[in-house]
Amino acid sequence: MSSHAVSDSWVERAEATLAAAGHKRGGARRPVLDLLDGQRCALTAVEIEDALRGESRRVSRASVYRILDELERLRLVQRVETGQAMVRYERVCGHEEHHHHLVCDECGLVMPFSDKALERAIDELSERVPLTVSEHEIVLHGSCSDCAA
Amino acid sequence: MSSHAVSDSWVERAEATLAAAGHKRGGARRPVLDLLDGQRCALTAVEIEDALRGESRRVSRASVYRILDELERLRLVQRVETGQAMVRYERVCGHEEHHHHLVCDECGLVMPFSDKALERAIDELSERVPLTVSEHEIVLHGSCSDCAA
DNA sequence: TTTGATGCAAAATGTTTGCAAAGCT
DNA sequence: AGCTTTGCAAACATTTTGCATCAAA
Repeated sequence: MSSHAVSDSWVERAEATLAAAGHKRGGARRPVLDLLDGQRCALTAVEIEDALRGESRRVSRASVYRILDELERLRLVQRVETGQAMVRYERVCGHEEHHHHLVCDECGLVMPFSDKALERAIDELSERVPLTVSEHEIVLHGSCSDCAA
Repeated sequence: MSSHAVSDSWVERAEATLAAAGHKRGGARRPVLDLLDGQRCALTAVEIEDALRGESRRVSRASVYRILDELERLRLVQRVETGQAMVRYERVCGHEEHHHHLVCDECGLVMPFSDKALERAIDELSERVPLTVSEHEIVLHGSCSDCAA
């Protein structure tokens, strides 16, 4: 609530964390960070590459993977496994924006959702489990309104 | 065959479902079913192939994948995505044995867990969501007791 | 100037597919 | 006989890596 104007931004936090981890800034990372920051849901590496080809500077797919890998290690992004061919990635942010995913197994649509009761159950559970829990992932599979019709 | 003695077994149910779906029995499927039935947690295709190489009849990896694919389509097995390289598969069974997974991101250990409150939250949630939910998957990531030490 | 970041192409990995032989019914 | 299932090997798709080059500190 205080004057966190700067660190409130995920991109700024990411830049700071990367710097603290001893990374120089390369020309590919910023566009990836900006793109991820503007997304409401998870993207695949190829989607990231394609999005950047038009928008800003072009970034090679290898770099996309390397950047995502490093961001994941630093817990700035999180993998989302939807049962589709490609893994998805999205930024990790505070409780407010924390969400999980609905996946339509017919058309591949991925939608975010969030639920307080579910989070509460997960949080309580996480304490009683033989694992020091750092993250959790919940995916609901089924048919979306269009496909079920 | 009015008794439940037969259909109580997952293998029997699987065989019946496969037959009803018009499948003939090939020599590879039964060993896979038996193996899956005896597992308490999810296996990868390669683990299945390796396990059968010793135990009973050898089954080619292609067949393992094809069988798993068909079983998944018939909702007899479920994929488990643990963020590791390979997808895991496990049989789908009744509420009693329904469980989810703890994954140690350091050593790769995968453990099952179950939680009533969590299931309740998921069930309620599933009704209110813009998706006809057929399955759900929950994975907690972290460090196991050994690795956290 | 030293070290990390990037792009390209090649490699590695997990999974799927084409095809001929074998097996069910 | 007519169909599915199987194994093998080749094909595929995604992800990772080697290396030369470029850029940041």
